[in-house]
Amino acid sequence: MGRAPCCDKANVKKGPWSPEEDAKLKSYIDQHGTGGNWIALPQKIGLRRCGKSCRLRWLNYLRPNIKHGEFSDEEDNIICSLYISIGSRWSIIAAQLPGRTDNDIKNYWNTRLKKKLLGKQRKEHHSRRLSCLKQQETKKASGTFLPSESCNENPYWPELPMATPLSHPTHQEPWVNDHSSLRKLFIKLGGSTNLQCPLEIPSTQQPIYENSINSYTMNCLTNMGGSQFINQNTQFDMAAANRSLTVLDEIVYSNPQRLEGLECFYDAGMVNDSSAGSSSAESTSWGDISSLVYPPVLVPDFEVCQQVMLQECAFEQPSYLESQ
DNA sequence: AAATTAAGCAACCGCTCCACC
DNA sequence: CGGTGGAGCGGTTGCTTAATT
Repeated sequence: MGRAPCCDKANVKKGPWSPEEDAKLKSYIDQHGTGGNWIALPQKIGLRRCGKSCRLRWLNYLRPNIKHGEFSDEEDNIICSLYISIGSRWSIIAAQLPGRTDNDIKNYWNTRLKKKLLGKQRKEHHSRRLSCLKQQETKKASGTFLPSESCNENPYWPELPMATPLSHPTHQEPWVNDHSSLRKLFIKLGGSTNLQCPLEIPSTQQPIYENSINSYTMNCLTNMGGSQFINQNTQFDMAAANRSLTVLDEIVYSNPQRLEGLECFYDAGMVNDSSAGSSSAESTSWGDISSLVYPPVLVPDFEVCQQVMLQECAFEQPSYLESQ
């Protein structure tokens, strides 16, 4: 026996909402609120809709201050950075973009942003490979070609561009407005609630701040124990890891200047960096977790990420590395 | 002009989480 | 502590519209 359905499936209307239905729902919620019970709401209004459907319609369309239309470059960047940091946690990503809904962002990512980035990466990789092959042919013709010089066949592991400087946004910018979601997310991902991360970063110590962000990010990744790549059967989820690396790679090539921070990242040490930011005693607070999802400086070098993931992998599944 | 294909988006489905009893 | 049910989330579907043949 399965679970009882949330509504009478035979008697509820499906499909697009009519303007009348929208008006009914909106005017009721405007006057009375949701009452904390979406299931009961359609009956109260006299709508032949499932409560879940009402909730979705309200959240994605009728709610005030919903922004429709084109995404800005800044929004693109935020989405990309957050996707790399936390994956497809659309609700958390949406929390960083006022007026955008998780559904909207999800659709935008799946239908446009992903293609945009992939297209750019493929194009660049293709031209790099062409020029590499040309050089190879020239060397072969002149008899100076060495087999070790052959072009990289793997589209997902190309050489990295040089890091270039990029200005940071200020620490005051409201990237994060849902700390509890993030906290939940960390716990969900297997992270400890006692993260050993620098959280309080004095505004007078900007250089330390830059270091802190990167070491903090890596600390958090480490605290997660790489658990996001371990599936329910405690097997390493190569597909998940590959996906993250591929996307990271896409971002790196679509926006090379974002590699900025790499040097200070190395300086700060990859993990367990005690010199960056504040002491671990301060780190139990979740008051300022902004650096975790701070978009522009968050995108680390993909080789470093690869390294970290492999380390995590070796820690979680020592046999995995041996088998490679 | 009609048929076909692709893209975009709204909505649904099924699952997990979590508060409450 | 376990069961229950509503809320919320992410993946997927399918309809509509635009572009192409």
